[in-house]
Parts: sequence; structure tokens; C-alpha cells
Amino acid sequence: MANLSATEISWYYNRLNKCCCRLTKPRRAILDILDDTRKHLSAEQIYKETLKISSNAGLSTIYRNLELLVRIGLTWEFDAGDNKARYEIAKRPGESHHHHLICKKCNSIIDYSASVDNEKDFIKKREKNLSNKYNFKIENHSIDFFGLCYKCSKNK
Amino acid sequence: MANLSATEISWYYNRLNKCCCRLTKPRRAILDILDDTRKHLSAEQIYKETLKISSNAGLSTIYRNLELLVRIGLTWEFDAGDNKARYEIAKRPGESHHHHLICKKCNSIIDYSASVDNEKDFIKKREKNLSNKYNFKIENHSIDFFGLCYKCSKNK
DNA sequence: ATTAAAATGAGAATAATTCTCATTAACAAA
DNA sequence: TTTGTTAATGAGAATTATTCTCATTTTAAT
Ligand SMILES: [Mn+2]
Ligand SMILES: [Mn+2]
Ligand SMILES: [Zn+2]
Ligand SMILES: [Zn+2]
Repeated sequence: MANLSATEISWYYNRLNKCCCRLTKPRRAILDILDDTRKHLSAEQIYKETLKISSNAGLSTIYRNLELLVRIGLTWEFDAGDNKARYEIAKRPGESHHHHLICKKCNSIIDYSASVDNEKDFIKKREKNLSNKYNFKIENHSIDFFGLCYKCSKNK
Repeated sequence: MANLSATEISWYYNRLNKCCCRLTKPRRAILDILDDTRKHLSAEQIYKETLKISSNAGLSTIYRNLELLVRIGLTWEFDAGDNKARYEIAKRPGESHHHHLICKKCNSIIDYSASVDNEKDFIKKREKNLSNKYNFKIENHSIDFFGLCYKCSKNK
């Protein structure tokens, strides 16, 4: 607990402030939890984590705030194929945007950096191209590869 | 109704047969419906379509079969961000694999072909690369761009 | 410290999906 | 074509994830 530095807290404070939103205890807890893990947590899991660090927050508050944090771009939401939304912190300092390898069998998730092999450049070009062609204002994207992780492809 | 040709039906029959699965009336109806539309339908919507073409099927049967059809690769499932699975036919003859532009506001979906700008080549290379690096057996992928469609970015 | 606006939390409500199980349909073999 | 085995269906109950409601509390600017 108390993972967020003073700098981070004030950064989040300002970010929320712009939208007339307050840096409340539950919000701090959610950001704290997401910042501290490399996992892709569901709302329920985040809820349980708040209990652990005794920054207890109601489940509906968790949902409400995840929706907000996603909307203003502080966290990312995606579906690993098991019908429940998963969340992760949007950007970590010094880390570039990433994409996912998702195991269909055990639902484990591997992050891989989008910076290698100029994937980033490719996407950027693609976005411009699609944007023009379809008059579509692209704000973000997700790239997921599905299959079998090493463990799962090994045992049967 | 009765959109599937005899050829298509026997193709599906064989495809299912390999898995000891039968080409039942509800399955034919689902394939028929998905083959006939360019939309990305939810289970509920497919259910309602079966009523329209009087190939009435129970909702639980729809769910069960969509799961099967996705598993054996005849249909694709994805989430447009509104917490419900959407389905579409996997491959149409003569059409290449495609990806999506999804409007965050009205949830409309635009298909775009993956063949332009050698996106396909890029992905293929990427898959090989990731596969090696992470010992991950990639079976398929999804690429979605999120943002605002023309209509939604215009009106306010 | 005051105060208005924003946010919370408990739990009810809704919506999507899965499960159960008695009945029926598919289809290979005779 | 009939038959037998096995897969599949359908109705509805059960489960799960998410949203909503509203009385109470917290935030943070003044
Ligand atoms: Mn990730
Ligand atoms: Mn599509
Ligand atoms: Zn796995
Ligand atoms: Zn739109």
C-alpha cells in the first residue's frame, strides 16, 4: 500500500481536476492497486484488493470509478475472452504502449511492447490511412493475439 | 431465409462432422443468419432473427452453439465495448480477413480489409516473431481501432 | 470553518450468460 | 426404411457481471 509517490498523486490530482473530478480515497486506492501490479484485474479483483490494503471501497464505487478512469484515459479496459472486463494502468513512466497475447485455455495474459519491429510506426500510418478513408476519428486501439501459452500447449 | 447453398451446407456438415457434431436445425439457422448479414449480431439479436425466419431456436441453444461455432472457427466473437459478445461469420468466399473501427459513442462498427497496405504481411511476421519469443502458439488475432465515427464526431 | 458540489456505499435491479434435465432429433448402421 | 445410440434441444432456473437509486458523507475551494 501507499505505492503512489507524492509526484504521482499530484499528477493524478491535476488530471482529475481538469474534469472537475476529485481525487477521492477510493480513486486513490484503485490507482494505487493498478499501479502496483502487472496483472490485468477485474473489477471484483480490484474490490478484493482494496479490502487487503484496508482502503475498503464499495463494489459499485469501483465500477463507477473504473468507468471514469477509462473515459479520461488513466486506465485501459479490455476483455480477455471470459466475459468480464479487465483493467490495467494506462501508461507507466518510461514504458511504451503494449499489446497482448491471450491464452484461450488458461486466460493468462502476456504483455508485449509495441515498440519492437516498428509496430508503432506501422500502426500510426495505418491510423492516418483509416482515419481519412472512413472519416473516423481514432482515439486508441487494441491488438490481441489469441492462442495457447507455453504451459497450456505443453500439457495436452 | 434459406440463404445457404447446398454446397455451403455440405461444407458446414463436413466441418462439424469432424468434431462429431451434427448439423442441426438451430445450427443451420445461426449460420444462415450470420451468412446473410454484414452486421455484428449479439446472441439475443440472433435469437430474434431465428423467430423472424421461423427457424425458432431456444436462447440457450443459441449461446451453446455460438460457443461451439467460435471454438471450431466457423464464427468470430468480439466485444465492441458494450459488455455483450457480438458474432460474425468467419470467412466469406473471396473475402479476406478484416479488422474493426468501433465508435465509442454509438457502438457502430466498420469492417476494413486487412489486405491493404500489407497489413497482412506485417501481422504474419509479427506472429512468427512473438510466437518464438514467448513460446506462444498463436491461433488468431483481433485488431480494433476505437474512436468516433463520422456521424458522432459531427453532431456535437 | 463553511458550503456547494461531487462522490460514496448498501443493496436492489437489470442484463448477459450458463446450467440442469427431461425430451427430442440426427444420422450411421442394419 | 427402421432402429439404436448419442448428441442436441428448449424451458426455465441459477449464476455472474454490471448498473442504478438514494440517503449520507467527503472533498476542496473559499
Ligand atoms: Mn496489458
Ligand atoms: Mn467484422
Ligand atoms: Zn495457458
Ligand atoms: Zn458513432
